[in-house]
Amino acid sequence: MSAANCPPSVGRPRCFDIDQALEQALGVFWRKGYEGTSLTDLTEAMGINKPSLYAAFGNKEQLFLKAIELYENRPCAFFYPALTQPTALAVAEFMLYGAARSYADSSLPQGCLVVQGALSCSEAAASVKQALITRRREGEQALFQRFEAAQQEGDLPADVNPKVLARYIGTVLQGMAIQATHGVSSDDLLQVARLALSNFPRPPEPSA
Amino acid sequence: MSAANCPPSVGRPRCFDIDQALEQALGVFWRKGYEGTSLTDLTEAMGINKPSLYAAFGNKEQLFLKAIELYENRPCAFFYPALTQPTALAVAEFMLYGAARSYADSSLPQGCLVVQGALSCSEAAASVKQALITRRREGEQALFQRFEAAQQEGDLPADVNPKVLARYIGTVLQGMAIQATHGVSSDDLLQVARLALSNFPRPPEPSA
DNA sequence: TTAATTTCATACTACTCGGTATAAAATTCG
DNA sequence: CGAATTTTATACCGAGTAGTATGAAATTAA
Repeated sequence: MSAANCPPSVGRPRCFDIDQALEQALGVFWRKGYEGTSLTDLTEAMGINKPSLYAAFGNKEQLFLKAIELYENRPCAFFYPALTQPTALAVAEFMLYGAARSYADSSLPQGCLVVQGALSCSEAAASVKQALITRRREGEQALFQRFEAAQQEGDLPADVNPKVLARYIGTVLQGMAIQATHGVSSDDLLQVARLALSNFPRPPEPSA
Repeated sequence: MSAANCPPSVGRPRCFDIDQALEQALGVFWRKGYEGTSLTDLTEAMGINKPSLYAAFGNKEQLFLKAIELYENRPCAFFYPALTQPTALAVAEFMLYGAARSYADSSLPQGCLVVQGALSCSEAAASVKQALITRRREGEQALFQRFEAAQQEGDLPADVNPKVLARYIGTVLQGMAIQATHGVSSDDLLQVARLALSNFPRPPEPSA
């Protein structure tokens, strides 16, 4: 999408790769959070100077939102794809195991940008904080609907509350993000994920 | 302790209650985090001006650390006391149920100061971030040791890994803190806590 | 070659940040 | 009373913040 913003045929050509610059910005925001990141941090990491940043991305907040989009499509690409797994249990496994790998991937910043990007902040960043809250809640809502559908298919017992189950999975995911910021390894997070899934409701036996 | 700092018998007496001021500072830090809180935020909430703050508390970082101490002794007073519960399950229940009540207490800021006080920040606040990480890990370590003792008492099955179990409980606690910042109620958090505890290992039946 | 257009690098703005110097105000001690 | 001491309020400091004005550089179109 960002590459589809056709460059103007006239005028001095841009000296940097806009997608690559966004990737660098993502890394800085991920490590330091929205307010912890200064424009100097950004321009140094992106290898450009401020007017170029503003021309290409608008301002700091818009750059952050674009970084979030990139984050959800790449490092965090385990969440929404998980919903297409065939069973409720497979969905939950795909999510928690993916989170264990991604949150503690040693080649990336630790944790989850959507969790730690703006958890506490000044009033100046309230809209960014709210945007992240909305994204987290939307993810949980999508998971709830997936579990609801699973229940109607008979893939989850009738006495299970799909809302509570989705909130539980979301809670574990977010907790795992915090754990990753402690330096906990992917293997250790996997053990937590397995334990968290050990009570996942199994589909009722078909009355043969 | 803070009241025990005997005031000097000579000189102009202090015009504000130092404990009450610390309590106000705690509230601001809790809502905005360490870096999201400005000295203006603090002095306004505490009802004092900057030189009084510095004379009484040192600087912003020392004030934050004192606020953390107060936080752990009062709003977050469910964690360490839980360790004295008689069984491993009772310990875990005490913690998760206490967190559900505390993190979403509508008369207090939402979530957990130790989780959200400095999750992501600039290099300038790295020491504060580290202090909170240390506190979270220490809590988990204490829980691990409690579970280890429980296992030796026969209160947990031998095939349980107490380290993983403690990390799991810690993960759920931290996830619940995030959930609380979404506005999730204590009742809803309690349901999550109950689900999280439904697979808690029971002590083996004594071979009668 | 020249005009138009876009990006580049530098320098700048207004503001906020954490922290402090200074001196007046309020108290105790002699 | 007056000297010593501590806290008060105000005004200030240098540094860093997000964001921009400006003019040179680099390109295309005429």
